[in-house]
This record gives sequence, structure tokens and C-alpha cells, in this order.
Amino acid sequence: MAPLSEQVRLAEVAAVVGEPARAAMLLALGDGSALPAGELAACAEVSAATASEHLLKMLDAGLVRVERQGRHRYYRLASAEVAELLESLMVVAHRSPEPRRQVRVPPQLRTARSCYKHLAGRLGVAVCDALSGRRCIEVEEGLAVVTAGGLRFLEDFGVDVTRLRSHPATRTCIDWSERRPHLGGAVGVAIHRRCLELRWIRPHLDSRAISLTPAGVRGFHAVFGFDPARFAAAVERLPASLSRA
Amino acid sequence: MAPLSEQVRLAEVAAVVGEPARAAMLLALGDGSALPAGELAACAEVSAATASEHLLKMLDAGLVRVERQGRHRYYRLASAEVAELLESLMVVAHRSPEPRRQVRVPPQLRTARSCYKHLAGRLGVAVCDALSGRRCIEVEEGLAVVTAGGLRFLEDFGVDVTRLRSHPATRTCIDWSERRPHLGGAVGVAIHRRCLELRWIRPHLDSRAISLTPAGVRGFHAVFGFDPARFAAAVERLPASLSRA
DNA sequence: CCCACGTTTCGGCGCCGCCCGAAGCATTCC
DNA sequence: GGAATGCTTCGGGCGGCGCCGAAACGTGGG
Repeated sequence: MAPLSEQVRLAEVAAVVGEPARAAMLLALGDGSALPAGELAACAEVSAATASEHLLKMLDAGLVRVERQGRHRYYRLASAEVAELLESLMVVAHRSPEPRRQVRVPPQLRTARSCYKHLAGRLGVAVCDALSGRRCIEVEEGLAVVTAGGLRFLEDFGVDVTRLRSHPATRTCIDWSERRPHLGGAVGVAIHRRCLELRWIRPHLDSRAISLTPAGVRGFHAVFGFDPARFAAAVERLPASLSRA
Repeated sequence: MAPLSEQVRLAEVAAVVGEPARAAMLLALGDGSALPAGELAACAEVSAATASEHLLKMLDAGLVRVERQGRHRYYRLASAEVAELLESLMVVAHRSPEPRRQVRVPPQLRTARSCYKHLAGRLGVAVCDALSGRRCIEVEEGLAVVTAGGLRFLEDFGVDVTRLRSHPATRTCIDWSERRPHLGGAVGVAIHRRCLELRWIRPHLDSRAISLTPAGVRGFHAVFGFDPARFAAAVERLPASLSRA
């Protein structure tokens, strides 16, 4: 009955995440961006003092890192492992029955969002499906293997595939809102980056949601075959000033 | 700032896990076995009444399932996703700096343990390394691809490889105690099952730790090339009555 | 049928941790 | 230098949650 320390530490980490204000902050950092303490306080809807305490605890628990920049302190997730932990929690949380209350995923998040460094939500799943349908990838539980045709496709799309030739596999994650897999790992990250480069997508400032630009609608139609109407809800309607570079 | 419901539920799930007694119970169930409420109370070192409350909360949160058998109630993890969540937590918990206190992983667990349905700990990592060294698998971040030689090796070992021919890749997990990858996914499960079949390993009753049988020592030496002395600490010293079938 | 046992429900106690306002540092801007 | 800004530290209040013993419930055994 010895194994104490491991249990204790697991519980400690979970307890740190398991506080609404802290969870809100972690989710705000979920796409890997760095935010100053004040903004995180606003995300969690608590005072600066309270937020500071929470941030200290998350630092101690190894969930976040901080770097000073002038009189700001920018916090970000400590590692990709923490992002994975958050995803694992989302999967379980979204499936949990929880008697009455029905879950409502905010439509913006559900349509398209970033998951650390790759695409998720309906858009992420659609990309995965499109590649799978064109035999660019073979999807099975937890991972996807890029085919020879997939290599050419990705190269045409503008992704650097040199590393991919020797290691043609990549991870997939279960998408918590869609309950279907989307591409993660190196390939998922590369596609996400390429979409940003092409300005097909634009992350929101205040959440992990993603907008499609008009160019993105055309591009996803031309390259992946998406019905332009399918992601109409995600087409950017905000002035560019409200979006990230 | 709308996305409330998702945050709330994530925090709820994490809070349920983030309580020492509940975490202890979850870890006791971590290998997928089913245990009655009373035994879980003992694992967590709380009264039956307290344990019952905890179990109710974990049921509500969708972390565990229960089935009645006579006057016992057997609890088990609700799904593989919950097991993955626990692993994610272990990874973060084990890496977290946490000022002074140094982590002590119980040696039994560190040497060999099961992780839901596959091998972990030093033994799990050693199997992964051995396969990798013999070019049976190509390991990269988050996954491993089985080579043609690997297919033959696994077939000789007695694993059913029919499905593997068309889908030659499998997941890897970061081992929280070794900080190195071990095999998960279908291949990891198959190897674990085969080792059980051959009676090379025997799970403990009271934790996820695993013993090697004398046959296991010989077998791992013959097939995977392990130094027999390397896992001497894990060789079963208990009477068989204390081990699971 | 009654008792033994495993489990859950109830009531009440005690502590931990979340919260905020105010004060204390640090940094930048004028 | 002084004032404004961003963040942290301190002190105290309050609510919630985990804990247990006792009692209720349900099942199986004699």
C-alpha cells in the first residue's frame, strides 16, 4: 500500500487544475499563447490579487511558465504535456453524463479552434477526413500514416516534407467536441502553420477559436474540397483590428 | 468571454480527481481492474462512509462505472479515456518541480507496471528499446511504426499480426517514471496480453505493479535479450496465492 | 427468519482555500 | 523625480468540502 508520493502529487496537480478560475486561465493559454497576468485575471473573472495567487500555485505545480517583459509578466503553458493534459480532461469532461445539465459548446469554438499548435473542431476533423478520403493518410486509433500520395499532396500544399519521408506517421487526437479524430503531431502542426502562413485562418484574441478568412474559404474549397457554405459560420466578420497578426 | 460551460465541466472533472482519497482510488483502478467499495476505502485509507461519497461523485463525473455482484459493488474506470487522463496527470505531476520534496516512485511500480492494458515502467521501456534496437519498430514522437522485420518478430512471438499488416503503426506513451517512451496502442496491448498468456508476468493484487515469473526472466532474455539480472528486483517472491491468475 | 456483512445515507463538526481590499514593489512614462 | 501602471503580498472573512459515527438499506447465509 506504499505508493504514497505519486498519488499525492497526482492529486495535487489535478486539484490545481480543478478550480474554476485556474481552469479558465489554463484554457485561455490552451493554444500555447502567452498572456499577461492582468488579462488572465479578466479571463477568470477574478481580481488581480486572486489571479496572482492562482498563478503562483500553477507555477509551483509546473503547469505554467512565466517570463518578464517590462512591467508585464507573460504566462504560458509550461509544456506540451500540460496541453495534452487539458485535452484529456476535455475529452472526459465532455463525455461525462452529468445528470441534467446539457453541455453547450460555444459554436465558435466548435466550428474551428486551435489545440496547442494544430487545428481542431469541425475544421480540424474536416481536414483529417479530407486527407483520409483522398488516401493521403491512413487513420487508425491514435495515429495516422502518410501515404506516398499524401506526401505529394502536402508538398504541393507547401509543407516541408523532408522529415516526413523517413517518418511518415503522425499522431491524431480525439476531438472533444466532435468525438472524432483530428490530426496532431508534426503533420498537424505543419498544416496549421501553413494555413496561418497563407492567411486562410486567423486566431481570435480572446479564445482558442479560429476564423476563416475569405481567402481561406476559397483555399479550403480548392485544395481540400470543402463546401464553401460549410464553414460560413466561421468566416471572419470582425474588423481585422480584433484579430491576431 | 462566453465559453463557460466547457470550462466549468473541465474544472469539475479535475476537481473530482484532485482529492487525495479519490486519486488513490482511481490509481488503484488504473490497470482496468474492478474492485469493491470496501477495498477502495482501504486503498484510500478512509472510512467506508467517506469512500462511498467519493465513489458517488466519481460516478457523477463519469470517471468510474459500477456493477453489482451479490452484496458487493465492483467499481472500475469508466473508459480508456479516463486511464489516459490519469497518465497525462502522472506525466505532469512527475515532471513538476515542486520545490523541495524529492519524488520517490515506489521501486515495485517503477520496475514494471501495467498502464491500463500495456506494459510500463522499466520493463515497458526496455521492451520498446529492444524492439527499436532490432529495427522492429521506428519510434518517433508519440508513435512507432512496425517494420517488416518487426512483423515477423511479433508473429514469431505469438502475436496476431493480421490487422497490423495494413496498419503498421501504434501509439507510444511517455513513461512517467522513466521519462522515455513505451509502447501503447494495439501493439502494446497485444504484447502485454501475450506476456500474460505465456505467464511471463503476473500483476499484483494491490497495485498496478507487475512481477516477473522465473519463466518470464528466461523468456525476456531469450526473446528480447534482457540481462536476467536486470529485472531481478521484479522477480516474484510472493506465494502464488497473493497474485492474480 | 434473523443475523452478519457490505454499502449507502444522514447529521454535524472542523479545516482548508478562495476571495477581496489595501498596501508594497517594480517598471515605465512624462 | 513623481505619477501611473502592472503585479504581488498581507490580513481577515466566509463558504464549502472532506471527515466520521450512527443508523438505514439490501443481500446472502445459517
